[in-house]
Amino acid sequence: MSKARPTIADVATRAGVSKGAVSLALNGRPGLAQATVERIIAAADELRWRPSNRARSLSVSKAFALGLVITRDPGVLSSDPFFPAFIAGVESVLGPNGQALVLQVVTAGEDEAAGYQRLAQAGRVDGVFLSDLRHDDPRIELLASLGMPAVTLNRPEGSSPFPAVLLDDRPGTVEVVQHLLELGHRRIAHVAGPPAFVHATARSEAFTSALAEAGLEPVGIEGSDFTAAGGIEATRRLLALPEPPTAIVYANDRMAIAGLGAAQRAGLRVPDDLSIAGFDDSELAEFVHPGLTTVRADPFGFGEAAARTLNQLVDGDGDVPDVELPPARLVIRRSTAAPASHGMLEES
Amino acid sequence: MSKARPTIADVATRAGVSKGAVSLALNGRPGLAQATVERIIAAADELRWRPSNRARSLSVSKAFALGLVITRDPGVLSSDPFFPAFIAGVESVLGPNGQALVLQVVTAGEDEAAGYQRLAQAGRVDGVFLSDLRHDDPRIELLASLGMPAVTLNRPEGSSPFPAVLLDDRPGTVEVVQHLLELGHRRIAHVAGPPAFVHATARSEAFTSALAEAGLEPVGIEGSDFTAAGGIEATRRLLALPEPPTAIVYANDRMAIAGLGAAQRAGLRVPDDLSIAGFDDSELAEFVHPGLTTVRADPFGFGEAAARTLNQLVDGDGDVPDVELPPARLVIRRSTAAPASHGMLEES
DNA sequence: CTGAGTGTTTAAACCGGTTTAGATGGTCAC
DNA sequence: GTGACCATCTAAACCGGTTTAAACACTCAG
Repeated sequence: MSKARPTIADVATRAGVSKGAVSLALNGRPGLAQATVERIIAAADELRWRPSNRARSLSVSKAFALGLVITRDPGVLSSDPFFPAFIAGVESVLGPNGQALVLQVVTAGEDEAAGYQRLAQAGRVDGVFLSDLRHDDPRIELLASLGMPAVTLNRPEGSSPFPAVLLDDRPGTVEVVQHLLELGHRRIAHVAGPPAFVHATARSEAFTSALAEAGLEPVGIEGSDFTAAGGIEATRRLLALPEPPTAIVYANDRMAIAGLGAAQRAGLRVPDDLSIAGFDDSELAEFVHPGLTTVRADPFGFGEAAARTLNQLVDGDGDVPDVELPPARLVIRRSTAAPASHGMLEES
Repeated sequence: MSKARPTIADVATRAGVSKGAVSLALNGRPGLAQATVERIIAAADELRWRPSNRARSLSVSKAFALGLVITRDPGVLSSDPFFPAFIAGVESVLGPNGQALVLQVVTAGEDEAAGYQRLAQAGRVDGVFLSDLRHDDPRIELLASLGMPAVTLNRPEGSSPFPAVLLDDRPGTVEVVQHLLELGHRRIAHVAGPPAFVHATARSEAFTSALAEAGLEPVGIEGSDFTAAGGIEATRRLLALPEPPTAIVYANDRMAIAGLGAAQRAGLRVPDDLSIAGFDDSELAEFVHPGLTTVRADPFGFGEAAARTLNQLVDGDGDVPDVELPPARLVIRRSTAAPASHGMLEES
């Protein structure tokens, strides 16, 4: 009796009205006398009644939940600073709204389409966030054909039926290059993320064109995979060049911090012998030695904006415009400095 | 027509049977002729019908989802290596099972009880994972009173109605201390996590008692907060002691890596002047310089085991026993070594 | 006094599944 | 021919909400 959760019928009985009246009252719909509404609300309070999300979902055909599919293998995922903060941002919007966030981690290499289909077909979510966009991303087509609303994190190339939330990586990357140029560096290399990802190539293209603007060519561009292990490998290759770089720009902090370790292990002093810059401004960036010059984005704000935008879309508020967030900005710390004198001499 | 998702009624019509028959067939229940079952399955395949999770949830009173409430502020959360891997482990069990993981991030300091209540009252999940256990954790009582099944990550003190999944932190911590003792260290300090957490005190108690076993006292035990910034602070205080430690054992890798940076910034060489050990074996631990001696747990396996256990409980398989995972083990890298000679001399 | 209009409330259908009592048809023994 | 029994299948109730057409009560104009 007191054990089972109360239903709307219990509330109706207690208030001496019909189920329908309770529904109207609790949803603030018009058509009920003020006194009745108050009586119903009082009854609901006394019974501590919360509407069952299951029943609501079924009758209004909404899940009251949004989905995030993360397509990464656990190792790669494990220390990505982006997602936890992004998720926290999403939650800050969903929580107060009575919505939930459904997470799905599909192991890289598996059939990721299945992950989205599971969420869509089962009707578990009303919309999904599309992160880590790839070139010609097949998921856009897939979601469109499933009729599942989505928001893309950054803009995909080609046409997309979905609104995008934009956080431009390029200005920050350009700032890094300019910062290094101002310090006097001329031999600068880049460790990029997997070229399949739009944000990886955006960063490396911004890097290359910023250098080109100064009439320079990269000493090297190493393709890597955003992992620490990959960062080490790429760094070793760059340092083994006949004319090694005096500065390396990494596409994320994990690779940069690992690269920092690799350089130090190789006996180089950072920043004296080698300047290093990252991307993300992850928590450790500030605290490693030397503090990492990097580019700071706002993943929490990104999550908030994405959640708000996706909700607009789901609620069918007509055309939902893209949202542009303030771009990521350079944060200068101790890992970058003027190149050592022999580097300077070469220039003069 | 072709737009709306097919329902069980569409399948029934197509197969020329009743809704009930379709339900029986698709759930492998007995009572249907083999030929009929095949006809129904064929019809379902042709229509690409997947049962609506919403309808199923309502009629069988199950959410087919498990919940994880993370009670941390975004900053602290953002680079914790535990959760992403743990979540991936959970997903590896839930995904193939057609279940979903519902995430809820409640900002530290807010009313976390509300987070659990939202999940429970709305019937969004069938059970929850209870992580970051605290001493006299109020959530146990709360969940018990809500009638919500739960699994605790590690064993709470006091009695708990819920099964626990255990991954003992202590043997690894003891191993770290023994390793340092064998290297010849006698002045060893500890940077602990917030004493409110069971796992934080478990680690610091294991540390203290391992030292005591060797007849030693800690040089210092600094309470900290698991963050990099906190690690820096604690390290500074330890290094400022009149008799500073020759080795510091940190309760997690983030503090350890930050401490490493702080020591280097202070002009100390690691491991020559100071040995440093962490806990977690996060991705970067291997790649910072010098590589961090730490303790490796298996958060992915932890997630798997927790999900399996919680599912058993939810399915009502009687008494669900606790599950004990292999304890976290020491991983020796370059950040620990014999103390420099003056430290040795003092001893001899 | 009738009818229209307004405000309030209810009964019942509906969402899409699962579950169960009972209908149906066939076989077999007596 | 009758009843028992089995295998197969269906109709209908049910889960707990939302939504809508219709019922009801009351006031007011004509």
